[in-house]
Amino acid sequence: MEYPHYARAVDDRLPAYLQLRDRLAGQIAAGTWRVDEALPSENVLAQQTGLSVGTVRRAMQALVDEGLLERRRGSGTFLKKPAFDASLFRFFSVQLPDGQGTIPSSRLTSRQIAPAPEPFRALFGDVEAIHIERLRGVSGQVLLAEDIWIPSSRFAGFESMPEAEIGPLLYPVYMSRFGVLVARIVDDVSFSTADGKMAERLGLPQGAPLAVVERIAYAPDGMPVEWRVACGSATWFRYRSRIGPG
Amino acid sequence: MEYPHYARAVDDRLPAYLQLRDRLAGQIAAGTWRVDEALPSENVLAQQTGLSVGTVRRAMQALVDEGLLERRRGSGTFLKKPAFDASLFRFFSVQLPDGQGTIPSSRLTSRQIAPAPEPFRALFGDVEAIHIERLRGVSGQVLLAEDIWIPSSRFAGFESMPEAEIGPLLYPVYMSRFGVLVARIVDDVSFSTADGKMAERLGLPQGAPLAVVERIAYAPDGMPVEWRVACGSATWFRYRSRIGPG
DNA sequence: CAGTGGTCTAGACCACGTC
DNA sequence: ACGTGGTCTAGACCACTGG
Repeated sequence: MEYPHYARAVDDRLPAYLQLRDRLAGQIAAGTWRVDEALPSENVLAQQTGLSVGTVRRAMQALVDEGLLERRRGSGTFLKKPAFDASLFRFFSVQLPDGQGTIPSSRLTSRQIAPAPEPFRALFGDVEAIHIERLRGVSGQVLLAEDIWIPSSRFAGFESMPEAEIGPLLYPVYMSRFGVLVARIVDDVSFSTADGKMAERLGLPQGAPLAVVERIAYAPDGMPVEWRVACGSATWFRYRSRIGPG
Repeated sequence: MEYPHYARAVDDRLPAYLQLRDRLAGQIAAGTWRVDEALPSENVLAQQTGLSVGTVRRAMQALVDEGLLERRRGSGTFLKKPAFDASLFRFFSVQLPDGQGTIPSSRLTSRQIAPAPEPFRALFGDVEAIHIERLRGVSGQVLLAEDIWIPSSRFAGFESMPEAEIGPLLYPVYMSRFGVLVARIVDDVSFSTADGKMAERLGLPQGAPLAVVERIAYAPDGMPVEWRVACGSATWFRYRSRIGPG
């Protein structure tokens, strides 16, 4: 098995603050700190690494910007709960007749090595891919059907992981099990109608209006790590996008 | 007439780098530098302001993050073309049968002081509002119908500006004419169907599937400055959202 | 070659939380 | 009182751009 991404030696051509950022991300992925536990202070890290406090600050700030850490003045720098996927996967957030915003439940209906469609190959090259089919919903009602492709080189063994070890959110699993941090996302939202197979997966009539979200996820180094397509009934659909700081 | 936002005295309780950021943003709004013109270098600004170079860097970096400036190593820091609106208003980017991505043309069909709908009042309070109706399209074909509400306190006189002074993009006008910088956006994408009036505005059959984008725009100080709803045929619709750095 | 931004240092003082 | 992060300074060296 290949080493997880962040366990690999960091690229020593990078500036020191990025090397430290990657080392810390690796330790976070390895579970060095529990959620809401304080990391070593800036001064301690500076002493340990031989870097100046300012450089350490910059490395930690980068992880704050990526949503992994939280700084509390007078108190310390803490590992954030990986609400990561929930904050990114924020469509279907959920506009049910009654409901408030809850994280949809998740069921993996298929995982296997399979030939990947063209958009995946355009991104990743001609590599082996794992295809994941997932249904998400709330209280029994299926709302979203997802097709997810990941390269088997980075995610070796994902297709045979016990389902119990995979929660409702995938990105925390990517990080804790494979050391892969998703830092950046590009989503494309469009509109379509349900073909026979999709209508069946979603429990909709054939030809029903469909919202489609195509997503590419990238690691901090800019390499793509996942391609997914999510479909749901256009009727309930709601996609929220924040642009700019905050 | 009220002073434009950035012409007001900067809040001197803020840290020095934020005060400088706001002062520079004010000068940009006032047209001190042309597009692609270099701002004073870090050293010069540091000397002029009496601040250290590091603090000046931080102020400039904040404006780079907001998309106003661009830094070129070895060369200088330059005012970016306000592709601002184009980069934010990136749906309908445009997926026409033939076309490539172009900035849609724009026609203001109505501007008047008018009672604002509830979502606006929830954001802005019970203030007077200017209602702008706009049609956007490419080569004669209408693609998008927008309803835009802005508070008349910040945008006094907008409803009677000569249309010739308003280009295809509104945010540059907000900045250059009213000193209002849009720093942050929240978009909500959903799907609906066209009622009679909307069908007519867009030249679609009644009941046609509709993509709806509701947008709230915020100034750097966190105050809302605009609320808009944009509708277009779901068929051509494509909304791209980038999450995370880059 | 002179000037620019990019990185990095080794300090300083302050505001804030915790004990 | 002490340690934390937030701000700020006054330098340093480097990589790069431009004339």
